Amino acid sequence: MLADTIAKLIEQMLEESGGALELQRNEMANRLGCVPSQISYVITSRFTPERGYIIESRRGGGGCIRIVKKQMQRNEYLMHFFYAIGKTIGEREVGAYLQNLLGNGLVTEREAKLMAAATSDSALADLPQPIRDR
Amino acid sequence: MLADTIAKLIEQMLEESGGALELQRNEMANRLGCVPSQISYVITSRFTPERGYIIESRRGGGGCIRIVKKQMQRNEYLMHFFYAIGKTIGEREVGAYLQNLLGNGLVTEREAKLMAAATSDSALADLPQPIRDR
DNA sequence: ATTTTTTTGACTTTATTTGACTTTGACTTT
DNA sequence: AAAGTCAAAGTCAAATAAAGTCAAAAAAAT
Repeated sequence: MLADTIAKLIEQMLEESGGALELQRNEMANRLGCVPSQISYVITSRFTPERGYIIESRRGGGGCIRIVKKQMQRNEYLMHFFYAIGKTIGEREVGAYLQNLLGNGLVTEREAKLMAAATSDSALADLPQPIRDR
Repeated sequence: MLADTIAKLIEQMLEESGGALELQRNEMANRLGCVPSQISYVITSRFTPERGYIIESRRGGGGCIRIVKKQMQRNEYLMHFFYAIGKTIGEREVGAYLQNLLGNGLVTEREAKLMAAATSDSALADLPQPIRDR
């Protein structure tokens, strides 16, 4: 059944992207050789809010559909983060983690910027590199 | 998508110029290889008053478009803060400043907590006291 | 046999891109 | 000073590129 194939594909893509992804309906329909509204159907029938998904979209040129899987409980998710980060982290890594948090709707853009600023090398310019990372 | 590229460019320029900038429509269109009205489109669709931007322009020879992101009161206020804080600050003082920012509606409670956590002695427990304060 | 789910396609709405044409302002010439 | 010239920016509508909606037909499940 087509719908299931598409659903599995999307799930897999979500997995790979860590829970948040953007896709183009027409492009995807084309790749799978189905009509575009089939993609819409799968999304509205399977990736519903009740099952923990958030859908946003934009029409017009360059439009796309955004699917976000609301992650585990915050605490669990954050635990995962703390574990992954360890005692030391560089500016570039921070950026990646913040993108992830932002993409998953756990922080607002303003909050992400705040944290990026707080941990930036330039904010900590007074201190030598290894201490900044700590 | 062209419109987004241009919007990002303008945002970046605004950032660099501290919130106010003048650009030449034709010159910019030329640099980006697009028609001039594309610039107009981006400005009217993205840099609207509702989103806090002020647009002015002058036609004719040497004309230009002026984009201002309004937030002057805020910026002045923050400038004041930066001066007051200096190079070093202790945990108790941080708390006082945050109360102040929160009281003036410049940050949300969540954001204040975030900053308090980030600057707390316990978050920086790895580092010796004088470095924490820096 | 009936009900539910899936598939399809026609039509709608929204966003972007482009270009032709209009208006405005600074500068130059009469 | 008035008129003319040219270099901007403004306006608007057509063309194009997406995604959304909805209902009929087909398939699957009960």
